[in-house]
Amino acid sequence: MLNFTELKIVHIDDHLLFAQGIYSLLGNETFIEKLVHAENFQQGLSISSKLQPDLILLDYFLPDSNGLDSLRHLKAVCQESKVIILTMETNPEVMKKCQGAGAIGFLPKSISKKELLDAIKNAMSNIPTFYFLLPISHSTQRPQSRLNILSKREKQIANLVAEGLTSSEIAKQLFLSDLTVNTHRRNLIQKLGLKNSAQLVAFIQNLKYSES
Amino acid sequence: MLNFTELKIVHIDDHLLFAQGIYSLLGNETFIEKLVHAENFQQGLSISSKLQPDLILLDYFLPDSNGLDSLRHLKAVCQESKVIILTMETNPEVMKKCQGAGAIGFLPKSISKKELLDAIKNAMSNIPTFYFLLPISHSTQRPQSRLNILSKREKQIANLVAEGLTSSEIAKQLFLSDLTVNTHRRNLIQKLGLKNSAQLVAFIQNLKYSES
DNA sequence: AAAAAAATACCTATTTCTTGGTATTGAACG
DNA sequence: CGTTCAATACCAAGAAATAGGTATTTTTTT
Repeated sequence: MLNFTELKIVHIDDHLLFAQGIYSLLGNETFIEKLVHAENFQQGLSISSKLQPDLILLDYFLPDSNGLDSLRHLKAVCQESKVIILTMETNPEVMKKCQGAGAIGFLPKSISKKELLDAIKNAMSNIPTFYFLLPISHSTQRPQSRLNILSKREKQIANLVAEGLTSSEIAKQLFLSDLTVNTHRRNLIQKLGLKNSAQLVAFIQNLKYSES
Repeated sequence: MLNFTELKIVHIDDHLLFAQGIYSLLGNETFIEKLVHAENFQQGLSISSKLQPDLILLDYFLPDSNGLDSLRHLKAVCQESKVIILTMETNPEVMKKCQGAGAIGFLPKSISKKELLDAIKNAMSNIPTFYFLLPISHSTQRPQSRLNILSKREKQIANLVAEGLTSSEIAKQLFLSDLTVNTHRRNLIQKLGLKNSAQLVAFIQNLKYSES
């Protein structure tokens, strides 16, 4: 009922070296049934439409199509497939547009294996994973760990939300106003690119396992 | 931040054989720092008050105290400790009283290792685990697996709730009335002994990992 | 065929969450 | 010594969830 089924994944990317990396990263994960690579959009589209994969990893910059169009075409042809965007350089605007166009994840190519696996697991539970990077001008910094965008207080509150406490219970426990807790909740959902508290709970619970 | 820390556990039970079983079951779990056994309530109380364990596994029938009083005394002395009740025979009334008195779990001694570990993990996330058994008169049946008390529809809806869909989104997706979905949600929370949807989400997410 | 369980749907009232804002304070950084 | 960020707190409106019911129709089980 609740297990990850064996996944069919299509990876569309013209960077063959990167594709090689993905393959060696994911190649011997047992939960993956099939991992197919396409080196341009046309090929990726036709493979995807035949295979109807569970997941598509899509490079945002392809020689024969731009990222947003690729995404829209793929979503049109494979409505059931989750799409995670991989990209070299990011800007928040592009990310938002991808979110709007139906991507369930948006990751820089500099992520670690664990981060990629997390994003895939999340995607399979319909939980979005959007990495919020610093604007390009500041991007000499290392890519931020997903949680470092959260402040201490926010982490604390996220955990209590994930235990099923209501805002006012959290407020009492931390000696805060309800309104403050509400603000933190709102910021949490917004920062993590989630939809509501239920997704926040799912996200936090997933983390518990992936971090250990 | 989010990992299971190394747990200190006290197990209070006069059945030495069962205690032995618990010990061999949990003894080499890496997330357990200390596992202490007490063979009566007095001993258990004094050990617990010194050790302030993360978790207390409490046999409901002890020679020197009744279950509910034991529970209350322990909660008074170790406010931070989670208490899971273990018992041979169960009735729903007793279970409810234990819930009211602050237990975070209530399990028959016939559970499997996996079920016990699940309950412990849940407890550490403040998620209750109450096994609803058939009334004693019917109890020749095997103890129900935790999920078998849920119908197909309920499982289906539980999964969608855990993905962060709202009731009306679920209704649309399954071609049901909102009201029906509401009823299922209510029954889910009630059947599983949970508090609200957030705990339902946490519970379902936890299951995903424990079942694989 | 009768009984039990599951799935469906409705009503009402209250609480909680969400979303749209704004604003003040103190700490940290350059 | 400003500027930015975190943390705090407030207002208001609307959506969603919760809790208390009841009730009808299928499906499953005995």
